Amino acid sequence: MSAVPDLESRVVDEHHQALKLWLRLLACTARIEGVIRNRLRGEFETTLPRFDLMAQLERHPDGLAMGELSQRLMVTGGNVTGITDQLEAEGLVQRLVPPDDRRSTLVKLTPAGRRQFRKMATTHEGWIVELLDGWSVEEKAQVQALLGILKLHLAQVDPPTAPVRRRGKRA
Amino acid sequence: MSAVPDLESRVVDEHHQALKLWLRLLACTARIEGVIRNRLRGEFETTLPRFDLMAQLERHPDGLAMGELSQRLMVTGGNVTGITDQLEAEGLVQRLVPPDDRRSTLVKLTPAGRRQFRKMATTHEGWIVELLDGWSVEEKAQVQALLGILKLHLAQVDPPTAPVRRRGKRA
DNA sequence: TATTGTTATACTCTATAACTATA
DNA sequence: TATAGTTATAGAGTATAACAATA
Repeated sequence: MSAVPDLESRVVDEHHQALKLWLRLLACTARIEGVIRNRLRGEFETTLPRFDLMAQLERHPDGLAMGELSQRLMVTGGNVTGITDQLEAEGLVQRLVPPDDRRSTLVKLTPAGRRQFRKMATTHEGWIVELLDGWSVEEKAQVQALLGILKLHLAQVDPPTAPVRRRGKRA
Repeated sequence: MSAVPDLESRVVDEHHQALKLWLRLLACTARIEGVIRNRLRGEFETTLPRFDLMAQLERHPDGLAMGELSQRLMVTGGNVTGITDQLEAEGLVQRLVPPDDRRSTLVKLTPAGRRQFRKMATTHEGWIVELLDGWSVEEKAQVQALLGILKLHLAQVDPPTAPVRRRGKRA
């Protein structure tokens, strides 16, 4: 047997390894995400995008502009408007117009929103601890490091971009 | 300082570790999934659920019943009907009624569907290899093993279930 | 003219529940 | 009465593009 078939079969095996790894990675992540979505819905009547938006605001107590939220959440402006509308109607966030640029809108958590988010965040963290408890502290650190490597690679392969805002009136 | 504050801060740190790990895991997976979705759409005008359904059929050349597809894909029957309708209209799958139970419907790939799926699967596998190329063969094996541990844990925590089919006429 | 945010629309994916046909 | 699949409906989440107000 020449080296060529070995080389080829090694390549095939490595492809197979990558695919199997991806399927397992996706399955584990999707399971955890599903549990989180269900529990957020069942216990707080909220959704992951709403939670994520509030999490951004909690990290920026002075408020964020709609456009900044759009970029950080990696979704288009229309979506941010919709989610913000819901949260505002429930009194969890407020919109403010900065005097220096009246085109803009700052979104902030209300005191009630902050209280609500902190309650949810604590519970949420408990869920994550529970769901990742299959890993020891050392294993968690290993995975964190390995994912760090992957993250760097992914940034090169196909840089993450929020959906692009087309402007102007051209077709 | 007593041992209690140390214990508490260790617990807090470990919670923080789990949360950071989850955020990174989610970010990496979501990025890869997003790339795959975009490319499936751009190059094959298809979607992940459609791809997944065809993948199931490719593994079961004799066909699968709608209910089996529903279980394997972890979605409700109505969804499977909808996706199958699309694929059937495009000539990629066919429905067959088994003579022994005419309530049932077997879904199979057509020859054209099989050709199309194989083309997509090869390209798809290449994308996965590319996206996971940040990891060496050894690192991939490590992650695979670590995810295996997590998978076992998750099965205990909150067993995965396909959406339950409610039957009968009770409210 | 450019930018910010909003609105209107459409599409995919999902679940629920009533319904039809068969068993 | 139970089961398999379909249909109808609803709702989340997303993107696109036209639009108004402001710069």
